[in-house]
Amino acid sequence: MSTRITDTTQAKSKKRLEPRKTPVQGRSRASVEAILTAAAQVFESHGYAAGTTNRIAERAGVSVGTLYQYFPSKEAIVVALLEEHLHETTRKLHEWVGHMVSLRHGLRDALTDYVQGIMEVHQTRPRLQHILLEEAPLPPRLHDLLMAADAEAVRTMGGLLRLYPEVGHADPESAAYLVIHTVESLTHRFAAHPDERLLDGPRFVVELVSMLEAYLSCPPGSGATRG
Amino acid sequence: MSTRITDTTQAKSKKRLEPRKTPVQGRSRASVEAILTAAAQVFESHGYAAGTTNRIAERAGVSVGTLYQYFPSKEAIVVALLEEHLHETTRKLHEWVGHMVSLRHGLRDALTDYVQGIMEVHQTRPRLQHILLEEAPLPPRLHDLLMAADAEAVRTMGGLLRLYPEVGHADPESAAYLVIHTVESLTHRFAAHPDERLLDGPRFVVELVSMLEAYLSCPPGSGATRG
DNA sequence: TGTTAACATGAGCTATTGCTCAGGTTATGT
DNA sequence: ACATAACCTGAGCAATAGCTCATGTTAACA
Repeated sequence: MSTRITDTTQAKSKKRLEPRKTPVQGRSRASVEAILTAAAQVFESHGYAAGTTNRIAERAGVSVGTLYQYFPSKEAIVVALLEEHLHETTRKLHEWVGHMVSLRHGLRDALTDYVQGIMEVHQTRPRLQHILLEEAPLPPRLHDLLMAADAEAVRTMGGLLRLYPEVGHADPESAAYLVIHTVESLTHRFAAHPDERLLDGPRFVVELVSMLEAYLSCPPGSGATRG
Repeated sequence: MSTRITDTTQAKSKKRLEPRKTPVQGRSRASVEAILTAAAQVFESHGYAAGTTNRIAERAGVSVGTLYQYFPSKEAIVVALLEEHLHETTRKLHEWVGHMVSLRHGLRDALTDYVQGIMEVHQTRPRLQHILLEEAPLPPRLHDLLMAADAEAVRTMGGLLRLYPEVGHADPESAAYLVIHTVESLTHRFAAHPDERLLDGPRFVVELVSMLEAYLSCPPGSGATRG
């Protein structure tokens, strides 16, 4: 689900990520909650670098000390936010798969559903997602998690594609790779820069679905001529 | 050509970007050159935040003072590097268009050429490009430049698509938007994370080209069934 | 050869940031 | 009511980064 680049050079993993205290009482759980929502807002409005821990604590209405009792580093906050996002996305994907196998739509309707679902994910706080996925440095563990989620999504999509007789592709896994990442990248971009003059939201979805459908269902080489 | 997100909140544009001195002698031009290549290397290997100006100067074999005589801020270095990249990409696109209108290939061959060209661009220092385009904060002026380059690329591609009778799409501009950004995003991702187990380089190109060709040439709705 | 402008140097200033810790406040359990 | 643990506070430390400037060196030109 990301376009993040593997970092082999500055992977120092110097900071601990596990909280030094786990909240047990009500007020501390509220603090943790407040810190996370504040962090999301602060990152969204200031970017990663300018999203200082002091600012986050201030916005959350707690002191920096409190923040560092539950998040041992700034990185840990990013990790927590990203894990939330990851769970949300995975949940949506599985929910969608469930709908598809039960509803037995045609390919086009299924793809439309999928694209719209991913669009929804990307339209909520696109800048935050961009910051978390592309701008903030990630510990290797989380990076692996993201890659694993990507791979799992590809396998799931591949399995689903096999259920559609319209799909004439020899290798559903490869096709799934293209589908997953095309939808991911394009919806992300469109959510960030909706070029309304050229293409409004609904038309964008139609175009994207058309491309996917043509790719999956068109016999290869049809309509092509050689120079 | 980017997936960068518009930043409306921290756009302070506090730093000047124009050099305070323009090199006139040979040695200073060499210094500027050295600084730029050093910056590219340092960003590539340390990331944006850890790519300090002192490190860049050290790597370039000059002092920080010299660096700041020609680049008034760290941001200015990023801008210079990105402008280089932008010119390079634009040049490649126009070169490709020239080839296409003169060679009069079929659609598939033309698309293959294009995808391979963009792949080449992304395979050289993908991490640096990622840092420049996604991680480093950009001044609004350069951001507008990137968006303008994107729009121009879409127009160019749209114009070219009209020349191919195989293209059965009603609106070449919208199709061009999808083509441009699909290729951009997917090749970028593939260059960064070449998942060789699932799809090697050449096969990736074939798949991507197949998708684009199917989208552009397949009559819409063929092979699709309704719910 | 002398004068000037271009160029180079690098110690260190200023500002900022992630983070700590010594000491307070609130809840829990008996 | 008392003791203990959970929780909170915020001034400030240590580290670091971007950047400056006083001073020294090299090239251009008369």
